[in-house]
Amino acid sequence: MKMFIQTALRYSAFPGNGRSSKCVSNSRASMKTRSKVYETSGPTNPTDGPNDSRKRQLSNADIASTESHITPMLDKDALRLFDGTDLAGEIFCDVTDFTSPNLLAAWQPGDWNQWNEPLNFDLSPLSPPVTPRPQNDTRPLDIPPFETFYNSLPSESTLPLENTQLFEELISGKRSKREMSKKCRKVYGIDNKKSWCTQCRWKKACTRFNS
DNA sequence: CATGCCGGGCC
DNA sequence: GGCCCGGCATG
Ligand SMILES: [Zn+2]
Repeated sequence: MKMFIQTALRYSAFPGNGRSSKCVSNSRASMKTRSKVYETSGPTNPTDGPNDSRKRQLSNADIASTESHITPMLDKDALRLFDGTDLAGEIFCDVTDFTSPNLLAAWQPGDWNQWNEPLNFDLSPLSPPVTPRPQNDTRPLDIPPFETFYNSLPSESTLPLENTQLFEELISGKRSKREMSKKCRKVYGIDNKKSWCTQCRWKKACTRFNS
């Protein structure tokens, strides 16, 4: 049974890893997840991606849960759908075998790649992580315990996910990122440079059009 | 080719 | 800090 999984991962890195808009590979992470699992009714040729929009939503109870091990990066556009602490990913997989070598993952819409790592997405609510520290170490932490940060996160994203055009584009895997991203330069034109935002004028990352 | 922007420079 | 630009990545 092939599944298309759209996930919004509430990402929280362990102390020392910091936070980044790009999740660093091999970094350990715990997360609260918000996931929608769809059963696709189309052909099971995974290289086509989940282009079939006829989807039936399944409950998380249908999915086995394990621990987590996170990887790569994210479409910057997709980040707009979530909080700064969220990550989004798309997984197209055979849920009967989460370690299958046939498993594909798309970290950019439509960009399907072979997944070689063991996939351990926890699709069920996680218990709060514990600040990692040596056993029998009774010295006080020099940082707030990780649980504090984790518990401060809402369990649901505050931003809408479904029924947005971007979400549908991400799900259908038909989205040209380049097209939709308009920054100051392209919007105002090269001769109206004075109306660009400052960062664009300095050839830095645009701050007016965040995406 | 155009766009976006990082790194690194200068003041 | 403000400001500028070479050069690279990407489409
Ligand atoms: Zn700008």
